[in-house]
Amino acid sequence: MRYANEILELINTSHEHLTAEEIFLRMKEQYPGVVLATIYNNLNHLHAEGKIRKVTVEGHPDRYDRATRHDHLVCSKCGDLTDIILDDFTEQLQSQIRDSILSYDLQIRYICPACRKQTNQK
Amino acid sequence: MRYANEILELINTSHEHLTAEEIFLRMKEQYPGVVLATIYNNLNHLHAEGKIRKVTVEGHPDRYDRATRHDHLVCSKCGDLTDIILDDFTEQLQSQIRDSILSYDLQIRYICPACRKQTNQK
DNA sequence: CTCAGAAATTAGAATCATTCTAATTTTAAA
DNA sequence: TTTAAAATTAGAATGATTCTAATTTCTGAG
Repeated sequence: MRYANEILELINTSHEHLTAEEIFLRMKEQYPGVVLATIYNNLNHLHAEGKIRKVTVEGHPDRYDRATRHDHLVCSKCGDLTDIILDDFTEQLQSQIRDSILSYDLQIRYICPACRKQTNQK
Repeated sequence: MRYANEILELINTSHEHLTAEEIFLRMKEQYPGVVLATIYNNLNHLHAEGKIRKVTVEGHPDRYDRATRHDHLVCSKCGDLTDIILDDFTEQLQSQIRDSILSYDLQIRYICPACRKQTNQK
């Protein structure tokens, strides 16, 4: 995986939630020959190793994120994603569930500040 | 929306989590002329009205679900979805978040009983 | 070093889910 | 009725992602 480290670095330092396409475009600046399929291969690999997270929100392409535990605020208007560190619910959930939990994904729907502004000023 | 009521009925009574394709196949038995695009139109409509939920899990087509508040157990192996009614976290979340929450989506990853059996008996 | 096999990358076709467009049909209501 | 709006149909189009086959790069045993 020639590009895995660079891609991991990109995801870990960028505080956006990049799509495969966006990562591809940034990688292409440094490695003009690189191809989108390679980016997907690397991303799938990193994801399988648990080094990155994949965030799937309906109506949007998958985005990639740091592997650290955190939750997401998702704007219902524009789909914008914001990281948010809430209390870890694992124990609380586990106490209510028979089977053992691997992890969980919490997406909180709201209207992001930018969209709220737009709507209000109508 | 000629089919909206039937589709809503289907989703509300079936305790599976049907995909658009599956709903289409069932509807076709009763209405042989119906077309997949119409099913999507009806589903999008019902979803926009808040009468059904759409469940998006990475690597799987969207599935449709009753609108009642509940969470999901998602099998990390096969993607199988199971409804689970946990305590409502809204207040707990709201107390930690500045912006106002519309709703949230909690997917809990685990290995479903069927997959667990498969793995163990190796 | 060097060669063989394994792993990764490339190019581009293929796939799958979903949406879109345009034409037609149905519905509703005046 | 007639007319306009809404829904449906047929099938093309889109977008994201995966797949296939050919090529390149890497690795490590000799």
